[in-house]
Amino acid sequence: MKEKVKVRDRILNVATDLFYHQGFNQTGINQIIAEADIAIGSLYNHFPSKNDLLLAYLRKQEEEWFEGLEKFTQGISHPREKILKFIDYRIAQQQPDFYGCPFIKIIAEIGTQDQQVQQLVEGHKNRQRMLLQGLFQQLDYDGPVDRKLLADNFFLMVEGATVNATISRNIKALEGVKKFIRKMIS
Amino acid sequence: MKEKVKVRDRILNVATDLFYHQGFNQTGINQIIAEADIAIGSLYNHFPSKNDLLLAYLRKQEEEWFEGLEKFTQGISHPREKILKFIDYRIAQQQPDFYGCPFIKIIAEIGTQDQQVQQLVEGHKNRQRMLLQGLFQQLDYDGPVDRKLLADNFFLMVEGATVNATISRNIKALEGVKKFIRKMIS
DNA sequence: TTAAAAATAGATAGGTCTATCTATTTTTAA
DNA sequence: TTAAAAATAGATAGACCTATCTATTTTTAA
Repeated sequence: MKEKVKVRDRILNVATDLFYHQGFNQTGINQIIAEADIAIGSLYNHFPSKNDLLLAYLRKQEEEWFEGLEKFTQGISHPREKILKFIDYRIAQQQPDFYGCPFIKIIAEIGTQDQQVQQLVEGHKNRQRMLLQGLFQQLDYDGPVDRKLLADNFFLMVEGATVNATISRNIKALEGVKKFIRKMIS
Repeated sequence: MKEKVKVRDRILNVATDLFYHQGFNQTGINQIIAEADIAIGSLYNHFPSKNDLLLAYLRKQEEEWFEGLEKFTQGISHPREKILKFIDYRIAQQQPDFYGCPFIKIIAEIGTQDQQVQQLVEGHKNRQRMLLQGLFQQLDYDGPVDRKLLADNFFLMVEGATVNATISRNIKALEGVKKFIRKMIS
């Protein structure tokens, strides 16, 4: 028999979907409680304010992002392949809806005033960057720029290409990054 | 004697500042008319809806962006210097407030549903990309990747670094791009 | 079994928003 | 000078928003 989804999870799941797809400010409490089919009192029991719900949403995204990458690259040992697979992961994330990166979106929407949000987003991006620096360090590479600089700029290319996918609604830029980096590290 | 600023311009100037710094959805009509010191009827005479005001804002940003680049790079003839100056321009745009790219922000905030907005933003980004492709074509360059691919990925690095400047509130990533591309095209 | 905890429905406060309308005054051009 | 155009103040419709509150029912554990 199926386990009933707990109220807190129902709230967070619905909020995640709505914050991501229609934006934080576009999403009202009333819509969340209606779609999650829970009482407004329950929502404010679990999350004292809409902002607390936002923080829970971002923490959930952070956790799932790296879990997802882990699963996506599992079994691959060569750093070169892992780097290329990193792009594939970002491509897979964008398809089929091209809604962009939830962390970039929230900063664009509410700015960096809220320190908790700012630190969560900056932390998430730095964690990605560090992971890539590690992979590039393991590479058997002898090119015109050092590994760390290459890693950092590879990260930036992928960021730019992800933004571009959202704007243009296609993955051409991400494919271009893959082509570029393949040439650089082969 | 000083020319009085026309009502339409006062509206657009105030809307530009507010849309950019506090977001489109965070900015109410009432705040715009208060800060522009005009009547609400005047606003709706010049702009039939808030969305029309948004479109005017984006068209103004587009125009000023390329005018600003023109001014910033005037007198420079070597494509290599122009490419490096392109990064300096983006650095200058971000300082001292790090509010990011207005085009990326609006897509993150309202998505790509509105076709006019989507096309304006996509057009703006493509125009930048084409300009860079032209500069890289003129380059005396012999590297591991072809000029077009390098130009496209340089554009993406700058995009990523601009987003990163917004998130981290510093220009380290943009400086890193400059260092990287200098090594690539020297 | 029973007491505490969790969830419910539903009203409401107090504020926001975009857009429209009327009636009046000021500015612009012919 | 005068008629049309532009700008004004200010009210208002009708919808939305977050958060709080009461009173009741359901669920959970000891």
